Amino acid sequence: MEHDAQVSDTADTLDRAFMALADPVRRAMVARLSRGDATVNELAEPFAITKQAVSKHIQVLEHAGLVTRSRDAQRRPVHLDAAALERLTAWIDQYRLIAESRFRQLDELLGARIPNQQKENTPAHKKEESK
Amino acid sequence: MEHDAQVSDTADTLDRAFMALADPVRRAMVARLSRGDATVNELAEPFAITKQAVSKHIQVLEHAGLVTRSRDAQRRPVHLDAAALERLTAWIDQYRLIAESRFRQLDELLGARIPNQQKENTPAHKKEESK
DNA sequence: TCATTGATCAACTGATTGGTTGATTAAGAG
DNA sequence: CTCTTAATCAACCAATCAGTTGATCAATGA
Repeated sequence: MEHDAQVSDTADTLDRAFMALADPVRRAMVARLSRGDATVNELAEPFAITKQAVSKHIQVLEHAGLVTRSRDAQRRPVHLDAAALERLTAWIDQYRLIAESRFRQLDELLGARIPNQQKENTPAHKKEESK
Repeated sequence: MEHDAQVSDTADTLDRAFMALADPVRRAMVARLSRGDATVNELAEPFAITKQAVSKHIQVLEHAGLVTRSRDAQRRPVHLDAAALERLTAWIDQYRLIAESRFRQLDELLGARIPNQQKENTPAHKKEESK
């Protein structure tokens, strides 16, 4: 009876993807998978956790759309989806570039002088006191 | 008495940053902050949650190094740190490019022919059967 | 068929998180 | 000093998550 779904429709995808990368074990798996497909057991080796836990981590990555899986006899090789990673960087860069361009504008406005400004109280940003 | 810290030293930073972006509310805040600094109250407006919850979200972003805060009378404007965002894309791109280059190599190896390969059992990746 | 290997399912526990309400600090304005 | 505004602190609750153990499924080989 809480949290109405007004945030977005595609939010879930980003949610799961960023959440998946928020774990050092899963990031290490991504790093390893970037070098080539691997099985659950291969991915489990570097860690001191059970195979079940590794399987769960991989499921998280899979549910986030970051990896896919195929079948090779008993093995289920995990494959990294580079396109999914690109979607993440695209989201981040979108806002990073906006922020940087704003900073650049401010820079020009100050005449390319950058003193030791530590306490900028919204210099190039008109502050509205609506209330 | 669990999980030895063998994962990495800078893991914490990435942990917190990705975790911070794994929440739609915090992502919306990042999007808003890319347009300019804002206060807690301004950031709280679009959401149906209390100011305290918003304050916590901002603390998460701050602890992740994604935003900084200054002081302007009673207000504490939040400022987006574009460099922190860039560090995230740098991490992702690092492994994305490795995976893509691997895929490109495989592509050339197949003579630019891409049939309906669905079950690639590690084609350009020597698989060791140790046991 | 039976044993083995790779991987998952199910149930449980401990820790963490997202959210709330209520009280409190900090800075001005009267 | 008192009041208002901005924001945080503290305690608490419900839900989720990371990890475990134990049992089970699926594919292969004897």
